[in-house]
Amino acid sequence: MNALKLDDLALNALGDPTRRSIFEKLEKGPLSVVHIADGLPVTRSAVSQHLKVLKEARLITMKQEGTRSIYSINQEGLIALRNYLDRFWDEALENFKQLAETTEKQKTIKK
Amino acid sequence: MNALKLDDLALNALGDPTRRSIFEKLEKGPLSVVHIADGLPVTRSAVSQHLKVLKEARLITMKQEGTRSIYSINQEGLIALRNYLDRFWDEALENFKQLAETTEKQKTIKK
DNA sequence: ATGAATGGTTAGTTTTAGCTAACCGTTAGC
DNA sequence: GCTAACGGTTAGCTAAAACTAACCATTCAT
Repeated sequence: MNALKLDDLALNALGDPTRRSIFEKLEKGPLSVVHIADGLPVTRSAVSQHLKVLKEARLITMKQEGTRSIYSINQEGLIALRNYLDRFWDEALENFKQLAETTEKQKTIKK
Repeated sequence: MNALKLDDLALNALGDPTRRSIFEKLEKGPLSVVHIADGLPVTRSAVSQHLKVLKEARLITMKQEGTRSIYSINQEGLIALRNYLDRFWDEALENFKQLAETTEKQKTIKK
């Protein structure tokens, strides 16, 4: 049913600087919405919308505590991102090797 | 001199779906601009602009081969991204543990 | 020397997405 | 009951970013 892949959602979510700020605020531990919005240069409404995007990307979770909504970092989105990055690792290393060889070759050629 | 951090640039770069498509095309190996643009639903001009953003984020490198520009995946941006994600790993695991405990507790309570 | 291939840049348009303001529902405390 | 605190949603505006079209420079082949 979910047409979009999790890594797409996660990268899209962390592509926005305000959402990164929110996500990074949760680095130290769970927070309520008012605490998240505190200090940020946008309204609480904007924060709510960002939280929705982060939640759909499985980068955060929410648990209700009375009238408070407590948000925490979720490993599911993090795992998706890590797996995504790992796809490119071998290729990047190979390119690095080739670059090193080329540089070395040129160094030898240069009179 | 560089005011923006590398992980900010990288996350911003991969936040766009077209740039992700381009980046993923390089997964299998280096490509010239025309080969990258081939099959993509945008003009070569747009591709050029996206390549610039990816290059500035150190996610790709370029080497000139005559009239061709050959682009490859660069480990530098990947490392920056991996380090960024690692910051949140401990916190995410802790939240996961707490969630597991809470769920377990509620399971016991439920008559 | 001429033409074709490659690709970077810029101006200007269009689309997207982040934002505010206003509103509404729920819960907690008095 | 009433009120305050908390937070999710929607409509509409705005600013950012993606895109196209046009142009230019360079390299290679004939």
